[in-house]
Amino acid sequence: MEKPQPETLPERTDLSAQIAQAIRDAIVEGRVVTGERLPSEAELAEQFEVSRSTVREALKRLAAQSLIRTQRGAFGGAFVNRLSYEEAYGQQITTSTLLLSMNAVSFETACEARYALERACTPLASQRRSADHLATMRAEIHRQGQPGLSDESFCASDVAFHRALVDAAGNPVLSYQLAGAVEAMQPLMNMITFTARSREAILGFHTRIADAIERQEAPVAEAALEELAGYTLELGRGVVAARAAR
Amino acid sequence: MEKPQPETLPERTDLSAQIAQAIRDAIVEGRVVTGERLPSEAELAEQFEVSRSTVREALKRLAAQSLIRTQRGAFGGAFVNRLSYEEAYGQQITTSTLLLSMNAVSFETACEARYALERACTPLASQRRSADHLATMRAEIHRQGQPGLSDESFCASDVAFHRALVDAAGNPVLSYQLAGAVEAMQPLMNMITFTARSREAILGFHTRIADAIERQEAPVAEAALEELAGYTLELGRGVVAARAAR
DNA sequence: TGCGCAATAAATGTCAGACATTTAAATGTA
DNA sequence: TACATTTAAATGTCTGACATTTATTGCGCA
Repeated sequence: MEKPQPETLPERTDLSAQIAQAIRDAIVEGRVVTGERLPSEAELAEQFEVSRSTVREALKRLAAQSLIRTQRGAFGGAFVNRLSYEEAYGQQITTSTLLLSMNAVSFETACEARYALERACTPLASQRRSADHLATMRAEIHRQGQPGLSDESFCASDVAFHRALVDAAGNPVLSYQLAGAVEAMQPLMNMITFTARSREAILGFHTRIADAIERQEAPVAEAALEELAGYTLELGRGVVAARAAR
Repeated sequence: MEKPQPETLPERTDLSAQIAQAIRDAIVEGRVVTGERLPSEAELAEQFEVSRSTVREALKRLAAQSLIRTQRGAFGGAFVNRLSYEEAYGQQITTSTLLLSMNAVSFETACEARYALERACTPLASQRRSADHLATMRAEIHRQGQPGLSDESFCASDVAFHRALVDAAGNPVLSYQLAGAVEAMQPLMNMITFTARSREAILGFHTRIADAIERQEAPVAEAALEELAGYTLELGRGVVAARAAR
């Protein structure tokens, strides 16, 4: 992993990129505090000795990373953003989705990663699960049993179920990390159009997981998750094989 | 690429943000393919019926997310970037670092998340560890035993050890997810200035983990990791308590 | 006095046009 | 053919103007 050299300014890049980096450093190193206002665009332009347009482009770059938020009007300006979990989720999902869609990650690799990560929170989830999370899981299971449910809805419900499982661990950092993994994989999972038979099987796994979590039996939940992973992998391989043969 | 939708415009946001979103959607949904060139700034300005500056601000937002890369000169332009793992790591680390530094995440929460995630890859690591990964782990262990090693170097070596453990799982998606978690937590971990005594203990845990991975005994590795998590947590609590009492 | 409302000022958002710079392709020449 | 030159197309930057938003200020009026 190469990093930009601290000295000998990277003259290769745009001015706007350099300015963005300078402000980013100031934020990360705490030289400007969360909630504080940056100098106005005109002032920044003067400080960096560039035009206002260049400063604006730099600020837009920072805004794209949710580092700052801007407000119009008198006493408006660019404020250092307190990165919310919501925003972090969004970034994580965008990055993960792109990575998966652009790098030809195999279904096996993605699936393996997803279930490995998910398995990491079952012990915590078993320990801390609230009535709320259990209710969500039960509701999604019920939903998934409804006949006539579209494939899209089934997949969305699947995501919601696993999301509840992750959230049950009660650790926002874990939830944040896993949001990307689980949500980004939805398109890949949608590849597998679930037949009535496989829906039934998946429902069974979900029920076993929910039961185990409710009874706080982490190893049982992990085992069920492991089996679900294997089953999903098998389904995926079948789809890939069928496509190759076609 | 298609024209802006006339209906359901999120009129609350900037034009540049709207245009960035429109192009982002086109990329994510595959309407423009990786490596392909976007229309020139002038053409985009015409298509979206805005000025070139506005288009440029939109493009800078996308560039900040590594979605596009621009090239000057004739037949230059904005090209849809193939997001590399390196870039994704970088984004992940930036986001995670900011999230941790700005949201007053407790040491307990961060530590718990980190070790839970890491535990997720021990089974795979035990199964697939290569001689290369084992050598790296051994080398870092040896390094950590050197007397006179600075705290910073010890922490860096700690990160490298755990990184090798994660990479040993042989799943790039897992590596990507965990890079953020592990690296972003380095500042928090640095909080704990390791005494000679605790270094020795940590070295012991690392050796146990490496041994277990080498012998492909995943449960042993998990147990050691679990203990290391508990020990780190204890150290962290001690530091926090000492600070509070001061 | 106190309340509502308009004027004001400061900031971002947008536009238009110009020029500088870079770069690959086309062109011309020995 | 090989090499140098020109050219065109694109991004990068600057300037100045105007539009829009919004907190504050100050004024008029009951």
